[in-house]
Amino acid sequence: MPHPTSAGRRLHRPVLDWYAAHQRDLPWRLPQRSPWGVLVSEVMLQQTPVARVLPVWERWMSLWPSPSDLAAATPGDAVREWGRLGYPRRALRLHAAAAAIRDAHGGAVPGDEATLRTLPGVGDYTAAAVAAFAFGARATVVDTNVRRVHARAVTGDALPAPALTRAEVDLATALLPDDDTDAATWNVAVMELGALVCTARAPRCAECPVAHLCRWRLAGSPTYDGPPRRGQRWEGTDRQCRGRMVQLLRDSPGPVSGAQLRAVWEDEAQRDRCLDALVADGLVEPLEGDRFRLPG
DNA sequence: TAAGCGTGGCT
DNA sequence: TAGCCAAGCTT
Repeated sequence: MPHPTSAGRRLHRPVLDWYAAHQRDLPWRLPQRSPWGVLVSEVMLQQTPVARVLPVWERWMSLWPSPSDLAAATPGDAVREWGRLGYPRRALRLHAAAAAIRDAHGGAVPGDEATLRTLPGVGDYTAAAVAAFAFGARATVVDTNVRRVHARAVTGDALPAPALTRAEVDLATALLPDDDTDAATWNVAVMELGALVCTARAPRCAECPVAHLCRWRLAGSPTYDGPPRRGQRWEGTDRQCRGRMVQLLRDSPGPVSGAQLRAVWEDEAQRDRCLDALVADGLVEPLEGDRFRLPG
């Protein structure tokens, strides 16, 4: 069997050509977009579909076209504009990142992965993505789409394991084209292929440019046989409780009373625990006289 | 390392 | 229908 890397190199041209023909024209990919716009998009896209991000990104960028603009707003403003994207702590962290960019980086989004990685809410994936997409850097970008494409096309598995492994990162690094410009395009092209064609359920193999090379297909498209994925419960969870309280605050122009806040959840112990946690997280600010608001 | 953290669309 | 899933990060 050939080394995975040499097999992988045969994927380059078909995937790059497919991307040239089928890429979506997303606003954070336009030539005139700023590194800040890319960073905002990457944070918003963490666990959130493109369609839901689009309108929020547009408004966010019109309100706060630079990191310093966001840093000048309150954290509560950021949480309110975040709307229903979910995981509102991301809005808080993006606000904190903007302040760090203003205070420690002269107001300009840093271009190297290591510095990006120090920003709140920026992990390995987001640091690599911003370096690659905003600055054209040679970076190993591994998100859930990339993992799935590699798992199928190269490794021959239906789906990647629940958690990212070192082997996957090493494979992704080995698969990067030698040419820097091709490498930059490759990163976004593999992600796009995973998002549009090599999807988690019902992959569109008939439209795939590398179906003839895909080890998973060549093995007869076996079903996933890895460790079970832990499904997230929702009904009755702290997350649902927290979501209701933040939604009430978000939809209220000013502070709300403790009575209003408590009315969104029956279970008293759970409600109190969640409210305490929201305050500890900085998503809710307690005021005098049993009143609460988004952080000011 | 695994669990916690929102929200809504899709099958 | 009820899971499953979506450009992850933090602790």
